[in-house]
Amino acid sequence: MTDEKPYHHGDLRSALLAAAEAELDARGIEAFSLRAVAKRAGVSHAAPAHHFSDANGLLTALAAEGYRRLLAYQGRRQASAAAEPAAQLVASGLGYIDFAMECPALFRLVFGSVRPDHGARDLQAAASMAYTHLTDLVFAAGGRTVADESAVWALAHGLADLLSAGRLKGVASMEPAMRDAVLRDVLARSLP
Amino acid sequence: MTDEKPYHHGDLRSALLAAAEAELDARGIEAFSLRAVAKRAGVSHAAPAHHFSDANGLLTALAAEGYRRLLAYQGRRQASAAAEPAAQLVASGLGYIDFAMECPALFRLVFGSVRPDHGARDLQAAASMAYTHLTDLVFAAGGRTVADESAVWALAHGLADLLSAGRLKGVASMEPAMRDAVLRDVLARSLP
DNA sequence: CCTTTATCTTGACGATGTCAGGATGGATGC
DNA sequence: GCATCCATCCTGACATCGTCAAGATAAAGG
Repeated sequence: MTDEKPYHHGDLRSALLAAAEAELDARGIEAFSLRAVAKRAGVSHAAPAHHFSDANGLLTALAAEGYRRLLAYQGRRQASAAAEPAAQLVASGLGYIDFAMECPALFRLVFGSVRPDHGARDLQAAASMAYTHLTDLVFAAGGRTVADESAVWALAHGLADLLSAGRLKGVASMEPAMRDAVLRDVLARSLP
Repeated sequence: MTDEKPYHHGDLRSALLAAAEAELDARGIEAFSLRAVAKRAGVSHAAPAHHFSDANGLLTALAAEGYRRLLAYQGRRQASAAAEPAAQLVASGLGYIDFAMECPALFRLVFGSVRPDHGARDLQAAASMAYTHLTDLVFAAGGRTVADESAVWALAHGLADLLSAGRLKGVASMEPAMRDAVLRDVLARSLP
């Protein structure tokens, strides 16, 4: 009510990132429109160019945020799990799945889109933090081979991807407690 | 040289499907352009409308072809594998991965895009054939629970998705024989 | 042979991403 | 206090996109 529309937004960069995520949630990555993001943030269609090189530049920054949020979801599950390495590994897998289910748009942006520049510095940094987190957990749980690492990641990722796409109706239709139990059972199979 | 450009194409529908797949291979689903497909097939930009309702209609038909090709890749691996159910299950997983590696554009269209109408009759039929093939194999190998089925699918799907996206460099950089051995080892973990 | 119908083309519309050029106003130097 | 600079934002334009309408072409069928 005080400031209707100041010429300078103040923190347009953050507002654009939030608007872009809302836009992704509403219309999906394949219908993503930079002009719609700008409209959502209340600025003109060319304003984003002053904060991001490209539409893909905006998506790159958002994908980095996606990796950080993935780690947050994993940490949340691990915090309420037993300290044994195997339990931590399973918990991080549940966090991976939580992220995919609760932020499906970000999940698909990070793992299913080539629009973010996956070679960009900040995105690569965020990605390697997530990757290091995985390899550390695998090592702590006794995994030593490429097969171990691949199995752990692929199983969690496959469950997350199929669930967020609605292709595992048998699991998705369960009540939360039962669903977690099944997922724990499955995730525990990744290490021999 | 004989027929330069007859007004009627003859089999434009098939030509458009082939051109669309080539376009997907070249530019990816996120840069897919119906006009580029038409140009590739040598027809005007509005010609596809007479054979497919939409751009998404074309992608729907192509996705159905994707499911059929997935089954073909699985069958190829199973044909050259032992008859025991467990070996057949692992072989079909390798075929799943073959499909993702050799037809990454189709793989992402089928499993990572919402542009195909996944409720369309022919696409749903093709999808359920692939799904039935999976459940039959799991049952034959002794799997009885939702967890068994989910584990088998998720592990194969996760490997396929991560490999086709270039995120499992440790596995992707191996020579074929070694790579298959590792993948067999991993896939065998899906059943308890 | 004439009509019908399927097939393809041309032209148009609104929407999109990006670029060029102009407007605004906070920040800096004096 | 004031003038200047420059980051920030807007307007307008362009090529390209998907889709629709209307006309052109040729194959099919009476």
